[in-house]
Amino acid sequence: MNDATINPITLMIADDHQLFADGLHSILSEQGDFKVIGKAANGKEILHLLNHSLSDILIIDLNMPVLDGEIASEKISRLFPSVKIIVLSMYYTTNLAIRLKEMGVKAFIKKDTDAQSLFKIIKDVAQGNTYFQKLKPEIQEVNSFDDDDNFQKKHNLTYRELEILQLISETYSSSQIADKLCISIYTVDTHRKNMIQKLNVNGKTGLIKFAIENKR
Amino acid sequence: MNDATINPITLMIADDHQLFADGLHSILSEQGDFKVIGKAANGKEILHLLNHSLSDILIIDLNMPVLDGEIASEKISRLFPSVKIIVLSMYYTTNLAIRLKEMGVKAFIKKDTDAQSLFKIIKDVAQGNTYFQKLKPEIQEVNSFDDDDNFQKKHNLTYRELEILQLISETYSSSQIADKLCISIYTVDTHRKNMIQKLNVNGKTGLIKFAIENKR
DNA sequence: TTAAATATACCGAGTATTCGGTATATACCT
DNA sequence: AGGTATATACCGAATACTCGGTATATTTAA
Repeated sequence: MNDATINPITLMIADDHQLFADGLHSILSEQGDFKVIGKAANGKEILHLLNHSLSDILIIDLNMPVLDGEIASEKISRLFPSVKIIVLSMYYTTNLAIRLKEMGVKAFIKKDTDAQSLFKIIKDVAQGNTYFQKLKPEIQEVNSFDDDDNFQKKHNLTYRELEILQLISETYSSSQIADKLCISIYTVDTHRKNMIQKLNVNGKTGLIKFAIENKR
Repeated sequence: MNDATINPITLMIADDHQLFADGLHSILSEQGDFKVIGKAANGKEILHLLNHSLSDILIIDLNMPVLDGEIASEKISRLFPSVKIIVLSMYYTTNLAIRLKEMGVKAFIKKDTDAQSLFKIIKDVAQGNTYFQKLKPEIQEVNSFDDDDNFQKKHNLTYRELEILQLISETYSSSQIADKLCISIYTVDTHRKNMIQKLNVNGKTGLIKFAIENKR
């Protein structure tokens, strides 16, 4: 199964960062065990590619335009259950890992993982294993805001509030956020209201400005 | 100078995403014109490497731990003026581009740039040129940056549109803007609609982000 | 045990925004 | 004259947001 001369593991790569995708393609191709058979720049495109031919493994980035990696992963897991999905992300949170695992993703790893580890994970996943990085509780709260602990304490925002603020600033509507986080729209609105009051800003515009001005 | 058999362009890569750095190393090494002579995972480490040996080109990511790419670039530009710096980032704003240019960075490009373009940029930079990426393909923009007076022409926004965009970003609602400018709310909405279409952004959030990111 | 923090959920009523379209008037240029 | 750009104005229908409130459940700490 993993003998290079007989049957390499086939892979597809979905990432809007072409340099990354090209680079990944290159280092994987240097390994005799792997064969990259497709690349896509967004969730929609990878769905289209998989409609035409399946790979053993799909390496997919979470942050992509048009159709993001999380939603795409869920669809792919449902539509193409033989394709084992490895999700790459700059961010790693327990909640996210749990979500991905539940939807059928086989591995979730950070983009700062080294190549040798990735090769091993790919082989493990191809053999039916899963890989979800273990995190210590005090470092699980990672998101795009700079120096998260201090940021949070300074402005008294909860983890959930930060998460929702991030999505708001990424132009998600409350109903989209509700769908994405599997909570009620009422809950989203309550978090928004709480943030507006805590931060003493004017509505959504104030929240967006706050998010941008305090983002790394 | 760029003849592979005689004198390849030497490069160093600074990026905390090892997969990315490894991938980039791999695709650059496939080109006979380039030779990667060092990799670092943070700003401090690249400073240390350059203290021992210089490269022609440094490719550096903005987002790095310990010492980030922007600060590191400024130091490197000062300490090692012969090293030509190419900054990679997920984000591209006019303000940031201006800052980087002023500190001596030779090129600033997005991570979703394709490999062939990167190769060309590296060669151009090695020959003494600079490269600052166009913001939107359909908008005519030369490589030099216009000052505030040309902001309007650059993005094809009318004076009135700019005026309204400014007020939106100051958290004024459409009805408040209509009152302030003594026009109908319908007119305000029409201007908003026109801007959203011109700038190809998502709703008010997109407008606000645009306004903030392009504010002097 | 109680209290606090957090997350979740809901309601009503009102305002705000979006987006498909429609249109006219003015100024300027070809 | 016709065409273009800009500013103004309007409509309908739908969705989105706001803000006053209500509430429960869970976890943790005092």
